[in-house]
Amino acid sequence: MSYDHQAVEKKWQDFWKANKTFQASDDSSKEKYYALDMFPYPSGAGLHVGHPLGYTATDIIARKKRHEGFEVLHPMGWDSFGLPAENYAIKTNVHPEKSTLNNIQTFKRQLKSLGFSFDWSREVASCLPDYYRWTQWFFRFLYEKDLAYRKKAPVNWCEDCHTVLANEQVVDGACERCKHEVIQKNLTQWFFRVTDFIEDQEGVSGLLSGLDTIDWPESTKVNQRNWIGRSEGVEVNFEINNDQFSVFTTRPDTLFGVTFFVVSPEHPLLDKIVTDEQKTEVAAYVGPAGKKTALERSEQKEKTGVFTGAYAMNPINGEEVPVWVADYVLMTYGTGAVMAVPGHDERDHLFAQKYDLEIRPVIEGLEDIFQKTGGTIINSDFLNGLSIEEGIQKACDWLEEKDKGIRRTEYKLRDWLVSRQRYWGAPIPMVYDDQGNEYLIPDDELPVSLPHDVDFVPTGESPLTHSESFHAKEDLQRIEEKLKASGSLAAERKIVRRESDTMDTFVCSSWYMWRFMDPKNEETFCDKKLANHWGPIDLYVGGAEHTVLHLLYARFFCKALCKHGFIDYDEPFAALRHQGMIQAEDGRKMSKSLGNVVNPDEVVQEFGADTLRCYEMFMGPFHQQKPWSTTSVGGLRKWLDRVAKVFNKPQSSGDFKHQVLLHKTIKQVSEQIDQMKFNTAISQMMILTNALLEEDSVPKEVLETFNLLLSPFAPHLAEEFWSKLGHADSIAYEAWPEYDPALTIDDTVTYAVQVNGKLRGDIEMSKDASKEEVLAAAKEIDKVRKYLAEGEIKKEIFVPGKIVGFVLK
RNA sequence: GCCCAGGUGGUGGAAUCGGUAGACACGAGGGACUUAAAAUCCCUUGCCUUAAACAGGCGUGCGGGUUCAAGUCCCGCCCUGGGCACCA
Repeated sequence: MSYDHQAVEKKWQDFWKANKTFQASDDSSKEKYYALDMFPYPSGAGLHVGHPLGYTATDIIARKKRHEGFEVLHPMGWDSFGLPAENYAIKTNVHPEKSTLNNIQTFKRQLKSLGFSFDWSREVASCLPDYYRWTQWFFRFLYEKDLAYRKKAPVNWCEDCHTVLANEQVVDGACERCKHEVIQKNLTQWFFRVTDFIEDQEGVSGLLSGLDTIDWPESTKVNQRNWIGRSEGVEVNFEINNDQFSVFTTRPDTLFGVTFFVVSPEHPLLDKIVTDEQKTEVAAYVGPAGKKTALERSEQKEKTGVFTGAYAMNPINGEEVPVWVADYVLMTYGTGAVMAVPGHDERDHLFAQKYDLEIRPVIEGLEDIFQKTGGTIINSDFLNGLSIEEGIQKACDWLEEKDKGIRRTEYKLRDWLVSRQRYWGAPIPMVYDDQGNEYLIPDDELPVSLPHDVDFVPTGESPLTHSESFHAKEDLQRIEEKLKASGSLAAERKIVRRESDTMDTFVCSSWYMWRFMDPKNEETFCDKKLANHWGPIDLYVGGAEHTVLHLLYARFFCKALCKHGFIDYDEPFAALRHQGMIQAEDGRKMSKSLGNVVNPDEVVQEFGADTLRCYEMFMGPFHQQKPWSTTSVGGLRKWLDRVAKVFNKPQSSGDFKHQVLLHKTIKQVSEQIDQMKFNTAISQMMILTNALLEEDSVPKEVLETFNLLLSPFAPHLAEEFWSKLGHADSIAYEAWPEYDPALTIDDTVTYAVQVNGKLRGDIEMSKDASKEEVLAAAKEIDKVRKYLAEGEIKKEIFVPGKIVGFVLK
């Protein structure tokens, strides 16, 4: 009875391949629809059951859109640069290219076995030269538009491995490989000017306001806003000796509550203000503080600091307050110095308590002295009696008028550091002359290829530094000549080396959605017409772990392209959804070390791809995390076997008993796919299946309709049934069924009957029955009559189609 | 600490313009078929009282409240998961 899933699935996968069923056409007259999955990193572990969750969802929607007459672009590719391949190479000496291409083959085989309707002719891999050539083009583009620049910045450095580490490789302040302490070291690094796009520009919405125009989960938007961290405030000038020390504050209303002043240990003017008596103590504090990583500093709860001996003059009242140095003040935010208001700031409060500094309240009537609204200002001269909001305005006006401060907006977001001292990434297309000046490599010299003669053992420098072929004399000479010919390099200068750092892999994944629109183009990353035709992406699906970085960077690329006329839209993803994580059966995270990983290959082999797809959609709400259950997978296979039984029944003509159920099912499945409520869509089809199984025969039209509803979920089986129903073509482009609203309503409805809010019976009535008829009938129910006899009816309740109720006195 | 989700049977979950809580599955128990097992089919399955009920009561994290009626709305808590974390 059970169908042969291996034969059926192979047959249709071969058919789709041979017929190019899912190839998207660039010049179709149909309306376009672009459904995109976040392209995976092809790890050595192979596909995880979490991958097909998102891919099945987009596949269902892509397939339904084809049925609805859209031209659908549904591509897949590989985010294939990255650290794991390189670490694997250090350990085993297998070249990253080899292991990565192997992994891609495995991933591709696994994805194909699941029957996704990807247009494989558009496959891209970010580690291949014909892709990263354009990643390098983007670097050039950003540099030319002054959106890429070089400056010194601290990096994570492991003294033991002699290498730079990515943030992910720093675990609890130590190197993940050798557990040695990680320190901060200053290197010259490349940055992208993401902060340029925070606010709106002419014709391009900002990273903040653009969020208001797109259909994304609210929590993701909140995360992005928090990450950008916009604060409006004022920069206030304090005077120390005769130097200006400005601070940024959002609370100028508390200026009269300032009792001390704090500078960061890295503050450039610190040395200048420290008095001779305090020099030793300050030096003893600043030395170790500087070595701490950002992580360590943020994890330390105890506030520490030392007095510098200096005093700062508060501009609002001329008061001299002591200046301290403390590492709770960050050099990377604001000005690296703060005015301390221990009466109303939690950190300043803790610090003042510890070092016995004055705590002076300037707002009364607050439940919690740290709250930011309510209360009335006191002890503050001309601000007395005002609310916090009024006080902020008045203090700002006063400061600006007296030229002692200026209103300013501060952000947490920093520019994006894209340099990586790593091998397995896209080389940065720059060269340097004998004086260290930087030059863009001419476009006709791209791609800058990754060389193979590279030693992976960490030496403390980027692996590419010591590649002879990478720095081949003839190449540098040729580049030098071209640069001189174009006038960008002075005649007396010589090009001596290439940039040896590679780009953060997030750069590669910030623009891949455009390459899918025009994957073979050798003139540009994507033809403008095609970019405007297919974009923006109608539906983007991926894990919630990427809510901040990837999505923010991709938005930045989109805005840069839009500003400079490469595309006509300023948000890349019109709609975004996240899939929930699939946990192991025991409710823990699936991981190799816990030994609880489920391999999709085994599920496909035992139950079939259609079963796996349906199971993952049936598990629960799409966006919610949920545990895997292999026994439940079998339940979905049982359902598909039952569906097969329905399709094997004799076909009838004439009356069909379940017309209403059929139309209800069309309605529900259609609506619920659109809302990504796949679990209830499947329940509804199960209900239909159970009803049809009881019939001796089923009309052919009913089977065809059911088959169409099923096809996005179980495409192999649907193709098989479709051909059994006598069709030669694929079902993929058959019109989606419509329902008749009149046929989704039953002729009779069951009314619940309540007495004093308690259920006392139910009654079957015609759907058109009047209030009076239903109430009269309800009163005739024995049990209801019994309860009604206990008192007098005070109120009668009638909810059409649902409930009648009696309230007794 | 802050922000965002979410707490419903043995399990995954359904139902949120307030209107019969537990759809649909999994698991479990019983039965049919079979030499037997698997598969398949049929029945039962929230908890308590009861021999049983088409008898009554209790039930959506906890405590209050609004209402004829609350998983759903309001107030106050508890717990779990995720994200951010000294951002002045």
